[in-house]
Amino acid sequence: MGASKSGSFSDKDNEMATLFKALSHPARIAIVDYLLKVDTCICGDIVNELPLAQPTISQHLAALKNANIIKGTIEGTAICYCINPDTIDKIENHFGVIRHKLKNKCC
Amino acid sequence: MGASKSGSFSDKDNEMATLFKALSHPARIAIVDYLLKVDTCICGDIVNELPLAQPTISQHLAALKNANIIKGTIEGTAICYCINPDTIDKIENHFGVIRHKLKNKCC
DNA sequence: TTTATATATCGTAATATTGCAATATTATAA
DNA sequence: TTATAATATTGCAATATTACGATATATAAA
Repeated sequence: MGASKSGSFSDKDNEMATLFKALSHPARIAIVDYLLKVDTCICGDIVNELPLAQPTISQHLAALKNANIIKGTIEGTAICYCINPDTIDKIENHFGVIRHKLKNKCC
Repeated sequence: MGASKSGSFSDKDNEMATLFKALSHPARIAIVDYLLKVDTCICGDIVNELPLAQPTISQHLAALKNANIIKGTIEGTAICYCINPDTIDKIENHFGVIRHKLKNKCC
């Protein structure tokens, strides 16, 4: 074998793992950073910003969109991508819970 | 080609991507959850808890340790793994910054 | 309609991850 | 020393990811 046994884990664990996988590549981190920096968020800008070819960036954008980390709306010939605050909240909340549970522990 | 062009991105982006990659598998999410749930954290327990073979879990633990998400101290024949609060803080802070930047934006 | 621009998809090669049996290592107990 | 227990490493097969050239699609402008 070799593929992930995701069927053996809880829905919650799989959901969080999927979110983190979407953020597990420096290009996708850079895309999120860039979307936060600019006001108009057009994919063409990102192609000029990152050292990757257009199809590769399109793939990374699709990965982020698929994980609901960004959402895109068609704007003429371009597509305006932006960050989905709900997903950011969900991830941040996950770590808030972890930190809270850690409060009463030590090693 | 095909491998990640991590050399082309900033240290910060690579660092965050490495952290998220360590959390991008449901087994590793489950391990972190389990370490939060129990007081004595011994690898043998995790082997009984998850539907994976011992070498596989050992690998996942190594991945988490390598990313500084957990740390282990030798305790006789066993190893006591526990969560590294500093790394949790670092990740949580990353999302805090994102949410703060999002405050003044909308799509 | 034709052309140009922006983005997506296909096909494919290179590389990385996942999982486990077998085996090695390390520390305690007898 | 010899066994036993816990964890790590090795080797390898199955699968997934990454990257990009070529091509397709879709919208806008001429």
